[in-house]
Amino acid sequence: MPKSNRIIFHIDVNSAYLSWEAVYRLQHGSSVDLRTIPSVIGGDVTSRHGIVLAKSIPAKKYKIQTGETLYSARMKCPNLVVIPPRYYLYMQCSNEMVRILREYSPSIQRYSIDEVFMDFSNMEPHFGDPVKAAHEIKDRIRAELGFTVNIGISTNKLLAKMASEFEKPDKVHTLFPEEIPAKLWPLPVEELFMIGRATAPKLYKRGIFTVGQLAALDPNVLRQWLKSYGIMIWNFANGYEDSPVRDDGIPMKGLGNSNTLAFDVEDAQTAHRVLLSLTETTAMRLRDAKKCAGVVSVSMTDKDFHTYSHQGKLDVPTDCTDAIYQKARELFDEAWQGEPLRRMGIRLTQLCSNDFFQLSFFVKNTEKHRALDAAVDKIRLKYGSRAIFRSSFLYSGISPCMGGVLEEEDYPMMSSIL
DNA sequence: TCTGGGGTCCTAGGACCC
DNA sequence: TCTGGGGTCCTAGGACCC
Repeated sequence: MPKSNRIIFHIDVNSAYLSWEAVYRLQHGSSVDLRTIPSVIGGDVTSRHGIVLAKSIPAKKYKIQTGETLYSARMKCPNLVVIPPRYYLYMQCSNEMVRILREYSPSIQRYSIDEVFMDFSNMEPHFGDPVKAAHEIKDRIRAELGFTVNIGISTNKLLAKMASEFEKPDKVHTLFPEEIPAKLWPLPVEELFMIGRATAPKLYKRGIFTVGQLAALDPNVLRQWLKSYGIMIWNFANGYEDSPVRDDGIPMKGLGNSNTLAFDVEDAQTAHRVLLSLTETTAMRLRDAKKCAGVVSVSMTDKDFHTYSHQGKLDVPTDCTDAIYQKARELFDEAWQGEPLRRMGIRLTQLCSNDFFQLSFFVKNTEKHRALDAAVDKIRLKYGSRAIFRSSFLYSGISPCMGGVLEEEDYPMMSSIL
């Protein structure tokens, strides 16, 4: 595929969660459009999930930022409307958008729930000029689904993504290579993809404040300073990037669940129950993906927000809830220092196919465990995650299946490799 | 009760082998 | 018995993304 004349679109939903919630409510009889008042999607403060997940444009005018605490957001705007998130609804909205996009190209990569890359190369004969086609797509999404998107157009994914970040909402922008000096280089350096809150201050200290200044540096100096990361950001600052639009789905490397608890965990028994709860949802997702895991890792965040983790290999890759839980508990007991924990997590990596299960001879009662897991999964899928649970969760105050959205399908998530 | 949850990738250091 | 060096695997932690 000749990459020099590729045409790539990046489609980005404006204030995704908030827009989707607003549309849903309008369609279900609400008279207010959340997008027109100071409002945010945010978690439940009493269970310590109190941060802003998405904000309306009027809320932005109060300087409310994504990720800040609801406490702080309400200080800035006392009559702020706060709506709890409904991830399953957002997933459906995302799917509807992708359904429209597929009419314009078979080559589509879902980068996250609200961002999509589309390869529009060689599509001009069918849909005309890319800018005109992008307007058509954007207007169709607004007319048919009720929410707005920005579309960025360029010759690679990086530039298309940067272009979609320009003026919002409901806009189409181009950022072709010849437009880089005028449109990309004047931007503050922290707006470049992959420059976050740790790297930006380092660059400031060296007098680098714009993308253009970064682009003008000697890449060898950056390599010495920041290793391969230095080369990557220098390439990005110059608009160099050539990864394909991955329409085949990116193989999953790992999966996990973690949860901030409503109260600090201070005893091992409670910690073990939390771990089991997290394992139930994670292992079910693993089985749903038809994978086995070779490595289990547990993570802990103490009340002062210090996070640490401990991982270990399973003797045999498995998808069995009990086997994973046994390992997780062992790892936890080795690592936990006894301090109060605010948050716990489990993550499974080293995934392999569960097709053969050829190593099962070494594990006792494998068939029974697999049959049990399968039966429980079936009941939970049909009747919900609370339809069946272990008796140890009764009166424990701990949810038997923590994290995850059970009805939600797994799809490839974003990665730093575009 | 002021700070979520899902990911990927890279690096450094230690163990171990040849 | 002194001093190497390369390669791979494993683990913990930290960077980034949405």
